[in-house]
This record gives sequence, C-alpha cells and structure tokens, in this order.
Amino acid sequence: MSVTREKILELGENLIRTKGYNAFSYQDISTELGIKNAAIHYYFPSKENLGTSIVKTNIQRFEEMIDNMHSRNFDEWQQLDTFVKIYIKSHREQKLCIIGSLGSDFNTLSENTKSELMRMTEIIIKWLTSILISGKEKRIFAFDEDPQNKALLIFSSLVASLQLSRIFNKLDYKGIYQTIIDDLKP
Amino acid sequence: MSVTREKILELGENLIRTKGYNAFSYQDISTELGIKNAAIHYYFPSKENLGTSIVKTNIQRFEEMIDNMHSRNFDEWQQLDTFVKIYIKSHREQKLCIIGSLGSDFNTLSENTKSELMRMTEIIIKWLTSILISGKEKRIFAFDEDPQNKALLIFSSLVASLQLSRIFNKLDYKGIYQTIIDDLKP
DNA sequence: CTTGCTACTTACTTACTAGTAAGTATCTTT
DNA sequence: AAAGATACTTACTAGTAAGTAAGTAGCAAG
Repeated sequence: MSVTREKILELGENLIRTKGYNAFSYQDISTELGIKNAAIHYYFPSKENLGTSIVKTNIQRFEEMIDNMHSRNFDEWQQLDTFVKIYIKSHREQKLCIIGSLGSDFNTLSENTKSELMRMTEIIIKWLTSILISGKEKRIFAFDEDPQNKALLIFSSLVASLQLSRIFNKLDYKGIYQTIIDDLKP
Repeated sequence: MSVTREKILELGENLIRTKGYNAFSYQDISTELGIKNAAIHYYFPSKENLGTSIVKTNIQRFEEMIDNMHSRNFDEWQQLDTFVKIYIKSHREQKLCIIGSLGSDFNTLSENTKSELMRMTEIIIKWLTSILISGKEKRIFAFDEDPQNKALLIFSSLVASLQLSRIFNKLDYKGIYQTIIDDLKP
C-alpha cells in the first residue's frame, strides 16, 4: 500500500478527532503533506470515501488488537485495561475518539460512513459485553446490571470523558477511569 | 425582544443539536424562516456571535430551571429527575445536548463561545455536585465516590447516551437512565 | 410633515469547498 | 525501446460559505 495513502488516512483521522469531520478540508491534508488537492482525490475520490475508509481502518485496527490479546491469552482485566489505555492516550493527545467525534456529525455523514460507524460501535460493544460476561463468570468482575448496559455505561463514560475534558478543565479523568475500574472489582 | 431574533436562536440551537455547528449555515436558518441571509446578520453580526448567544440562552434557561426548583422546594431526587428528563426529551427528539455537540467542535469555536460553553458546563457540574452532596447528607443518595467525580460520571453518561443512541440502535437508553438512578439509591 | 428608528431586502464580495479533466514524470513490464 | 501503469500536478469549475454596504418600507415621536 502507498505511503501517501496511509499518511492521508492518518492525517484525516487526526483532523476528524481534533477539528471534526465538517471542519476539515482536503486543503488541510494537502498543505500538511506538501501535495496538491487533486492528489488526495486520486486516492480518495470523495470526502465521504475518505471518511468511510478512516472508519474501516479503525475497525481493522481494533480487530487486530483483540486478536492479539487473545493470542497472548490476556485475561479480562488485562483486556479492559488495554482498552482503557487507548482512551488515556487520546486524552493525553487531546483528541476525541472516532466514534465520539463522528457521532456528533452523524446526520451529515453518507450512508456508507454511517453504517461503518455503526458496525464499529457494535463490534466494540459486543466485545466489551463479552469480556464483562466472561469476567463475571470467572468472578474476577462483579456487577449487578445487565452486561450490555454495563458495557454501554463504561463506553459512554470513556467517550464522553474525552469530550468533557476539553470543556471542563478541572476534569479528573484519571479519577473517572479509576472509578470505572474500581466499580468492577469484586 | 424581537420574535425573529428568538426564532433564529431556537432554529440555530436545533441545527447545532442535529447537524452540528460547522455543518449548518445562515442559509439553513433564512430559508426556514422565509427571510434573507442578511437579516440574520442584522441580529447576529457573525456566526460566532450567534453561537455564543445560543450558549448564553441555554445558561439562562438552566439557571431559571434551578431557581424554579428551589422555589418549589424540590428535594434532591426531584431535582435529579427533572434534569434527567431533559435528556429523555432530547433522546425522543433525536437531538444531542448543546454541550455534547459543541464539545466535539470545541477546537473550531471562537474564544467567546468556548468560554461560555465552559461556563455552562461548570454551572451544571457545580449544581449536580451540590445536590449529590446534600442528597448524601440527607441519606437519600448513597455513593462512595468523590461527589464531583460522581457528578461527572453521571453527566458523561447522559451526554454520551444521546450520541451513542444515534449510532447504536440497540441502545437501551431507559435502562441506562434507570441504572444511573438505581445506582444512587441507598 | 419630516426626522429617525426598527427590521429588514437587494445586491454584492471574498474566500473557500469538493470535485474533475487533462497532462506529465517516473518506474515497470514486455 | 515501446507500452502501460502509478503517482501525482496543473488548471480549472461550480457551488456555497460568511459577511457587508447601501437602500427601503413602515411606524413613532417631536
């Protein structure tokens, strides 16, 4: 695969996560990469195409991470921890996650981008629900709520903590993450 | 105050909450109201001015709601319930809240809009923290976490539930709200 | 009756957006 | 050496964005 193509995908993702989908332009990318506007259209004919590709790349990355954790025999705590660390990293970089950012722009996205975003969310929630269930069975997690609801609450807190940290300076995000973790301890 | 001015504010708020700040234009408003582009500039010289005014209006509305609840001697449960109902209504209308929507576009907002948005968030968190504290003192709420962290977690869940419900069809938002409420029961 | 204010419209500018058609340099294959 | 594919650039179009300057209709007060 082309290096330029990958750079465009990476820059596009960062722009979505910092400025938002409707605030970035092909010009932002071309200027940064020192190429022309039309070069981006060569790889991604339309902005909707780029948007969809960025989401697809994120799905692939997430699935590779899960496979990797399974092959390394990570237990449920280690898996949850790895996932939370993605958000801690995003927090440090002052970026939203793809789902939080594109979720706000959802009504302005193309059908393709929408459905890939929905697919990504479903994959994450399904995975999170599954580790909550197996963790509870092994008695290393403790909670009373419905597992999917619990997964949604955890995911909501992670997504929104990135958004709120921009607005609310005093946000103790480490405290929030710790609260999420502590809450699952038996 | 002018009726047109108020209609612009209302429409602008709805556009932010459905399409997002960077996806709506003065044309969207003028077409809907059957007036010209320039008429909106008459009331709100710039888009950033309109944005700031919309947030200010929301702060005012929130403060009036709090005053109203205090004068009617609402207890902490009633106050929390009233607040959660705002989100249930937003959910029904398939709209985000102002904070969730503008939070995603934060880096593209003017300094004035940013600071009003920060002020609004601080007011909400401060109020939510205060009812958690007094509710706990009265032993009608029970929780172990730091009150402000708990307030942030509750607020995060509300903000993000609106966003996720667009993306995740199977989101049981009533279950999420119930979980938030149940979690505070002694 | 005219001056002035409110609430706009008309008509425009400047700037940027996504997108395209046609051309070109460089490497690869035959 | 010719043909073709790859990776772009050049040069453009059409549309839309925010914003503005000047004009106007209607009412109100002096």
